[in-house]
Amino acid sequence: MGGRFLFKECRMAEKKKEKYEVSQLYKVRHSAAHVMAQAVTEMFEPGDAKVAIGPPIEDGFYYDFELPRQLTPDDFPAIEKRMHEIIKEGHDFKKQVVSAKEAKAEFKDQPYKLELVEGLEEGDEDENGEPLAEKPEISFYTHDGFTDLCRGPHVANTSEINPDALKLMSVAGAYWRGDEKNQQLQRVYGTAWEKADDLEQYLWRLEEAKKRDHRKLGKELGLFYFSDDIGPGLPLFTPKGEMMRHIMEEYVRETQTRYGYQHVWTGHLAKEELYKKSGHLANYEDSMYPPMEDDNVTYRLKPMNCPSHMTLYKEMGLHSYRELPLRFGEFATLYRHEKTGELTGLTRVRALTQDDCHTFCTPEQIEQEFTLALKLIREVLGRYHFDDYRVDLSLRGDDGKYVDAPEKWQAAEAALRSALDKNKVDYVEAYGEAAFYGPKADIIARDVLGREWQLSTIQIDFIQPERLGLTYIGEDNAEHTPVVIHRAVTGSTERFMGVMIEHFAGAFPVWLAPVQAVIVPIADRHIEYAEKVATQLKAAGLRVEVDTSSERMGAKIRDAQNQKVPYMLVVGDKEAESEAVALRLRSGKDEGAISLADFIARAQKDVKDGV
RNA sequence: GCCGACGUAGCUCAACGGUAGAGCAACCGCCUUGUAAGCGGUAGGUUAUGGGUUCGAUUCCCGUCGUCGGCUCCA
Repeated sequence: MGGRFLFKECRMAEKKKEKYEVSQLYKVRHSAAHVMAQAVTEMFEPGDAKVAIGPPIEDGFYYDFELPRQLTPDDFPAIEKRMHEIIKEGHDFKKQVVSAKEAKAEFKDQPYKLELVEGLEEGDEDENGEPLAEKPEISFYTHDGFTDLCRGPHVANTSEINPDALKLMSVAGAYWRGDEKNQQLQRVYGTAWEKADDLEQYLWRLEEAKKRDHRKLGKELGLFYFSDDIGPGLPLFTPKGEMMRHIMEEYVRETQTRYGYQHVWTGHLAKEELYKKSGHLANYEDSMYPPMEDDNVTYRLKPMNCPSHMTLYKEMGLHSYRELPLRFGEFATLYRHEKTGELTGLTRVRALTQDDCHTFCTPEQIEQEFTLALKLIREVLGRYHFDDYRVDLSLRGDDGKYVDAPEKWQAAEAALRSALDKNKVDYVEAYGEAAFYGPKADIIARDVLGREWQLSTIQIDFIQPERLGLTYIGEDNAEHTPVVIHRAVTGSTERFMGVMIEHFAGAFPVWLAPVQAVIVPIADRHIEYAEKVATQLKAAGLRVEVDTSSERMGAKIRDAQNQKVPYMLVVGDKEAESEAVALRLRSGKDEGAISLADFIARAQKDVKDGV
């Protein structure tokens, strides 16, 4: 299952990206961004609109502006109209290589462009502020009366942009160079395609994604709610929602146990001092809940498990190398004070239940433990019908958040690379994505709509064990510091449930469906038999409901169908006589009458097979 | 946290300066039904919240809370 496509898919993703950057569509979108910048600039007095950057992105493009007034979607029709005119006039895109001096003269009233020119002059970053290996040339692209500092490439003529495959999508705030300390600009997003059909298809895809939105489906399927009385980012789970949580956690727990992990429990509060020692407080104080004072001791709601698990390791006494590896797992609800604007449905909450494990091992055991974790991740993701995923090797960048211990970082990175290579895993390096205490291998899965979700993670930590004073006695009878491998499979129950809802559009595999079968009595006189069937199915371990409402059968089927229940079991006179049920699937397929025993066997097989 | 949009019954939406209306859901009847909505009735809202403007505010203005789209962040 699972890992089969790992290598192939990973290479494909990289190739796809390279191909996109030399494609006509890329040029069209890049050029559309320039045309849009011209149209927007013309809405204001000359010099009033400051332009920043406007690159192509997946599915479209954007351009960032600083403008005298806020744009709203009401401005889009006028901007689009002007863009259509510019396109139809058929202006050539002319490239011109210039000196830094010329560039500065051209953009003397454009502060953002001046800053970019300076970056180019220094030779260490491109026009988007991205670091560059060699000194770039400085070039302009001009079409009609609009000149932009740009590396290109562009289409030869604005007429190559299809006005019928172009649409402005939204306007949003964005910080200059992505830094929240900088000026906030207005970012206008647009989408552009080669053909009008492609645009239509893209918009359809957005509609589909909206239909699958877990916030909408969660309500419709009655899985969870948010309440103003409880607070933002704090979900409430219904009996059905909790059933799913339970199934998901039980499944991972069972799998972990099978792989040799042990489960521990470390509560919800800990002394603030602990997070000072581990280094979390310094890095994450803003997103931790405020301190609680009690008799001069300060406590915090637990924002992560690692310090607790490491403390437990310590309290359990002296450890011999013979005990290692020691693998501690916990389904712990953590509390993080995420900024209000960062909360989104179940995918970003303030109370999250992580399936977090910490493996304490010797440096020699890193590879074997990584392999074990990867194998487990492959099995679990496969069970959830994820077989298209890639791996990011998240390494430290050069900002200050990373613990300054170069030799430890090198050791951790080398160990992680070696483990990845030994498992023949292809990966993409992501600089500046590491945790503050170590590098990570992040597993990023694609769902059926092609969207990527970072789910699992394996992290090598040479830092925290030392900070918290962990030791083991080695073969040499001397004290050593163990390595800790941090590992999560599904990440958090809440987020993973959100992803599952969207991945399956609410039609969960039988094993995961909170209600697996609804029994539909045709008339009231069949209720008694329906209840009898329900009792037997429950005894066989199935989750079933009987629809005893006074509705017509058609309405009951419709309800069950809308709830995406895997099996609908219609029972009438015929079935009652013969100990049978008439099976209907949520695909709409009518399987006809089968014996109760056969249905139970079928359902149990479907559960086992994970369909 | 920042920029913008939005907030009307459980849900989806309407009315837009003259104190709110529909469908679905709920509830109550009737019907007893064979694979995606049977019929009739009842009930349900200080129009998120606090101020302001006005003879009068759901409607206009401001604050707060929340949601959404982005940005930032994500141990």
